[in-house]
Amino acid sequence: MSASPAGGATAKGLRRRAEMLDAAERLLSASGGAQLTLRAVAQEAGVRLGHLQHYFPTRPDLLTALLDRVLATSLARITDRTGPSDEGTDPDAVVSGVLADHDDPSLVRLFTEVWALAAHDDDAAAVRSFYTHYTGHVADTIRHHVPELDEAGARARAEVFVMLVEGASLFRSGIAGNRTPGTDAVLRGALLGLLTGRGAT
Amino acid sequence: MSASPAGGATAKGLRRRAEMLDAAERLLSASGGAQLTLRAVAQEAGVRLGHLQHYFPTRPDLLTALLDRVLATSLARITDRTGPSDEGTDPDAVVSGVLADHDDPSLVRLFTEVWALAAHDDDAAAVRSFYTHYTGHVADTIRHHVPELDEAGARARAEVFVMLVEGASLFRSGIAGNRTPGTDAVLRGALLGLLTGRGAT
DNA sequence: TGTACATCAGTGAACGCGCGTTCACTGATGTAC
DNA sequence: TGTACATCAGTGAACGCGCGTTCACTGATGTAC
Repeated sequence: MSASPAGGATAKGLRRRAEMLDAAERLLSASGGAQLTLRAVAQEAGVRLGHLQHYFPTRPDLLTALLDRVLATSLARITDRTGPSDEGTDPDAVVSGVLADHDDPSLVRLFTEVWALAAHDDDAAAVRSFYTHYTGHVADTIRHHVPELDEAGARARAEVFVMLVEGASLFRSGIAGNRTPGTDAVLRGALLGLLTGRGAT
Repeated sequence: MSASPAGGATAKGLRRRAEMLDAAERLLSASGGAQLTLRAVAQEAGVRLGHLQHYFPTRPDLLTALLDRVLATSLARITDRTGPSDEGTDPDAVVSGVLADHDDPSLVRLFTEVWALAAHDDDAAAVRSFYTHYTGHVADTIRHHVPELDEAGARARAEVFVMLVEGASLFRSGIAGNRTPGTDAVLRGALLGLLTGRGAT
């Protein structure tokens, strides 16, 4: 899609590019989008401003590249978890794996920024595409465990599954209120129910 | 809490103050926090920059006041829906009412900004307090319909209820992927189940 | 009722600063012959 | 193997602009006597 607007033609260049995105990602999750200035990213990456701009000429270039990488990484992790296509995966393992991501607060903070970006910016399509693929993988897992469900039914359950996972991240990361001890059990039960069959429709 | 740092001593002043917060709220949900400059708010409200600063001397003053008002308004709506304390409320009506909020995309966009703020800013405590009260009201409703549940159990279910509602808002507002026709039925079923009793503890 | 004064609403201009962006430049690395 | 040249990595300084903030000010409104 992106025709590599500038930089990253050499092996060294690709490494530098990745380092700069690493720095931007650290700053975004630590301080939010408002603090993500080109100068701050350059300093965090240990390079000069002009050097950063050699790879990302404008701020939107940097933001789009960062968003693409964050979404691609997350989607790869999800694909891993739900197993290769429709091979069998333990539902408990899927639930545990998905919830384990919330133990990294910086990742959750990253996603609150992604949501805010998607609500206003031009990169909204990339975020929607990410969630379409996300729910698609979950729907595959559901169909494997509940074969009698049709595709639309599995997809509907998958969407509710993802809704609950994303909502849970707000609480588990401490952004929303404090969690009650029994919450995790109810949450896991609800997620497992959506994956393996119990419930309406 | 806030000892009214400046402005709003007269009836006219209180009205002006509210108008300025209205303008700020419109801009925040329309364009995001980065575009929320004092000059833009003043223009949107139809007043001069200095006039705005007579009521909100600094940008943090404006942001804190706006956040407090948004959370207070939302909490009042929730309190209305869950009924006066523990008087009976139709579970279907509670679910429908809560989901109806998602039909206002600007409100959902407002909350993605609130989450991003809470993840980084100093106003995180206000957001956590909001969700604590939110889940408290839902827990009261649950206990009314499932009297045999103890307080911790009701609270755990209430938290999962709110997780699902907040996650659903991302999809229903169009920030996350497109929704499948059957999703709403599954979502309502899951929310009703959490309110009225089915499912694990 | 009239006057004096304090308080509040609202104006206007200026400040220093950090921002994204532009641009001309130098040094390193790879490639063609 | 050596040389010439193109391409890429990285430097450095400057620009115009919008930002939050400060401050001295004027007009309106309420209050005390």
